[in-house]
Amino acid sequence: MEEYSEKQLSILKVAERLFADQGFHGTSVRDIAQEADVNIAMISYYFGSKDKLLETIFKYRLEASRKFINELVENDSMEPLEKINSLIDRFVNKMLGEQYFQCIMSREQLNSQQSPIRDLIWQLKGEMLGLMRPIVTRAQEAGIFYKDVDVEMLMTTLFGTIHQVIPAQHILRSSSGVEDLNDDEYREFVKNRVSTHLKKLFKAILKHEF
Amino acid sequence: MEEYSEKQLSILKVAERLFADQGFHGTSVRDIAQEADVNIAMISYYFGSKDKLLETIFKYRLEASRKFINELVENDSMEPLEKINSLIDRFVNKMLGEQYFQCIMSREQLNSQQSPIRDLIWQLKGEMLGLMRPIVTRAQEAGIFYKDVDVEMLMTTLFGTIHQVIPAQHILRSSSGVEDLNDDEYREFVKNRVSTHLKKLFKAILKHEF
DNA sequence: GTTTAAATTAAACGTTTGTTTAACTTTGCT
DNA sequence: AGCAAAGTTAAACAAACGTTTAATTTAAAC
Repeated sequence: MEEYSEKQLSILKVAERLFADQGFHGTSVRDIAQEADVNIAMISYYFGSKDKLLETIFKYRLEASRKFINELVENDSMEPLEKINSLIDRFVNKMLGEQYFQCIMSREQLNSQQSPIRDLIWQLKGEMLGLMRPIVTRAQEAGIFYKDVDVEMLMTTLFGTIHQVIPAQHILRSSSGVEDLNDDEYREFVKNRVSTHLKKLFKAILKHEF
Repeated sequence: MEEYSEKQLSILKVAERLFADQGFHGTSVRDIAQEADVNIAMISYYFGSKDKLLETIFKYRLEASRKFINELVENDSMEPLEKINSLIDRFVNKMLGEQYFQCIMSREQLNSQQSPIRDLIWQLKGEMLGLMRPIVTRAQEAGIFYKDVDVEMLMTTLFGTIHQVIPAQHILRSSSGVEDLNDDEYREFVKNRVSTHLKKLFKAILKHEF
């Protein structure tokens, strides 16, 4: 909620990129300071410590994610499948739009020892599940969706697929005949590809008659 | 291909667990030496360096994975969907049976700078794709599978879902009404749940008429 | 039993780590 | 102008890092 100066934002941005690319422990505060073009001491001065810096990044991003969730107002005139499609579109756009942070999340959620950050991650995932579950459940009760579907697993597939696509992009690029796109164009291409795939997947599993 | 002594295997096992739980840079050689109950110098003595130790783990595991792949002989009497189901079963079993290593893979594949390890990972994924693609393609040509399916993305979903399940297990456990299972039983439960989910998903997308 | 190589150890090596200090500069306010 | 707070800096800090050394023990071969 607090506001950050340009210098602080520069540190946060650089730190996010480096943490994503090299991991938290693989990145030194000197690396961050150098790339952000600030004195090393400024990091402790502004954020307290390296750990607190990571925490700040998380609070910053997760607050935005939570706001993003609450904006997903249910439009009751929509068909259940339209709602799901809209949800997928928004998730894909959001997550592929903050790939550095999603990399950090991928890493942090693997840590075995519990930490405030780990708790925040799973709390958010729980909230996102709480967003999708009622849509599915109600459509199931109305006989619109197939009943025998594991919604938790479906959510796991949603997150897992997107998280898997992020590191796979560089590889997929050379094997898709799209080398001539620039970076932004390619990002849009990937977003669309993932989104299309997931929508087909969800439609198939939710409406398929076994 | 080489054989390792008991002591070496103990180091490898401990290192794999710690790298998975805390990350490569988050684990010190002293941590490893202490938990494996060996002198610190033995790690350099046996493996050369900490980096080489990780490389050894990767070569060890990836060799096994490659052997695993080659054992997936195609039984031509099987229906395409049976083949896919068998593939899913084996992937899930394999990957959830070496969760520590899969955690390390999840982490390492995020590293931006290319390394021999990163290359090995994507090479293996390519081989696994090469395993599934012909099955799908041939079934599509025979009119058995739905044509408009992105096989690369389907593979991404397979890996992504499993990789996402691994860190989610501890959370899922408390919210599934299965707290009374012991660790081994719960692992089997998870394997079955993921496997069932993925098989339904693949069947739906491959056989669904849009 | 002697010799040679492998295994094992505690200690030390030089870096790099995250953080703090103390001096200095800038800024904003009266 | 003068003062206090905030911003900024280079230098220093102790701790932890991965690795190596040199000495010692164990094992194997003859």
